[in-house]
Amino acid sequence: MKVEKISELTTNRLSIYLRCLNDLAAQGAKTVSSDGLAKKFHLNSAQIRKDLAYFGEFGVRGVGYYIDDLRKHLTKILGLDKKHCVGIIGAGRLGTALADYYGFAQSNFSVAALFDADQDKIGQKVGTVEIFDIKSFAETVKKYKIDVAVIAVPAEFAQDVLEQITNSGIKAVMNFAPIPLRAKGDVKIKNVDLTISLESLSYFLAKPSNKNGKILKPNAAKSRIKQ
Amino acid sequence: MKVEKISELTTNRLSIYLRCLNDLAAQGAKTVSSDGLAKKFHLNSAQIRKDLAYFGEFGVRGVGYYIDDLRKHLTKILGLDKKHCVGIIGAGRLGTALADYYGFAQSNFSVAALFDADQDKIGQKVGTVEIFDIKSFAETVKKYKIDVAVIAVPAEFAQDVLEQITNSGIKAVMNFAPIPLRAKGDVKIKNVDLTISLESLSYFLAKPSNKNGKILKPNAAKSRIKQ
DNA sequence: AATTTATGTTTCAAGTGTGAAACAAAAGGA
DNA sequence: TCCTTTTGTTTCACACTTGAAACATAAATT
Repeated sequence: MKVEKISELTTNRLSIYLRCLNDLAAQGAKTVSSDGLAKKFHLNSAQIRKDLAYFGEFGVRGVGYYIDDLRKHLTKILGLDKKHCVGIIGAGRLGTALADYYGFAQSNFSVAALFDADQDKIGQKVGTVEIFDIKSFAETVKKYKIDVAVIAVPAEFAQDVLEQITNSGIKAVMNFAPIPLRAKGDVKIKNVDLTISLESLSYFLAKPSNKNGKILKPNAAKSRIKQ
Repeated sequence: MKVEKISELTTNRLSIYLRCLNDLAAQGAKTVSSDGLAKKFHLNSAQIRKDLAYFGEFGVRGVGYYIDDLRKHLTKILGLDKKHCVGIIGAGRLGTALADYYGFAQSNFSVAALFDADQDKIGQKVGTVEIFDIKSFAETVKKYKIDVAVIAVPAEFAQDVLEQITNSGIKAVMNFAPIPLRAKGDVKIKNVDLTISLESLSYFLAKPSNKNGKILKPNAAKSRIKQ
């Protein structure tokens, strides 16, 4: 078992392994080998063993892994056995959609509050979640023991909002604003930039090497200036 | 100007550059140097120049970049000057939320149709977008000239849905199902796995090295089995 | 007891992305 | 005309991730 610092790519794969195991468990399987797992879900068996080895020895030589056992370990490693309270800043379309996004509940997160600056929205409810004045952010965070913040405001406000979040002592932030925010100190920020993803698809559809689509225009690559 | 294949990380940065330029343009700036851009938005000037150089010579030595000019070039490179039609498969919470997500409209995408298998939902409308029977997928795609698909169904159906999508000739797919789908042939898939992002935050909050939080339990790392 | 199976672990090569450094070339200003 | 600025371009070193290979070790089976 190693003690080096663990890459985020590794923990991301742990999430995937856990889902695969849930799948197998639902099908009634009791054990699985790294090879079996790899073949079934298009993974790499050596990598599975390596990833798991960062955290302990969970397998049994000659047998493989006891699925229920490994699920419990991964659940604990990923912290999915502990509840967290989420505050969503920005009660616009995205924010309100996220407020009753079932993915939060599926994981160990529950949405405790929405925040907005718009006086018309404050006091209203989205599902069971109340919209609070952003001015009362720090108090409300304390009151509801919010430890995860979701940024769902326009890009121009994101940096300010992040500052408020970090000032309130929250250490985990998910940012949906289309601007990459950098973590300061021991705060973890996950940027989920849908705009970049969309524009990445747009680029793919438009790029000259995309011969099969009818989108291709000759000389689209020659965007060179001659002045 | 190079002709090598271009990394997705590069085009992702182009998206970011474009937003920064839009920012500057809104502030009335006319030109900007790679250094100025880098300092203002915490980027790397050498990388900016390198990224842009893949696509042409857009700058003016001794001056920098003419902002409007570069915006036009980036818009064209990213294909943001061409409209695309989006079909969303899965009219659940996420699917319907995405149906009127303003981010689509902000980019060059417009949502043309939702699809679902639930007979109760078919025929209803979400905003201006109608929900169609998934059985009529191929026809509807043709009818509305849909060229981008969004998968917003539970994980267990995602692979089947992807097959239908590729069979219909669509080349660009955004997958929100919590299972990484692999692209076949010349189909581009962007996986947006919110579950992984959430569990990544969960891991961060739970991990033993996170000394400041009160979540820490001694020996949490020693999940080693002795049997 | 011997064999088989599959983990745990190390090592290595290959590929990729990043960022610094250096420099020629072009444009504008003094 | 000379100098300054800044791009365009190459080169290099560094870091990181992946995936293959090899092998000792442990458990189960025959």
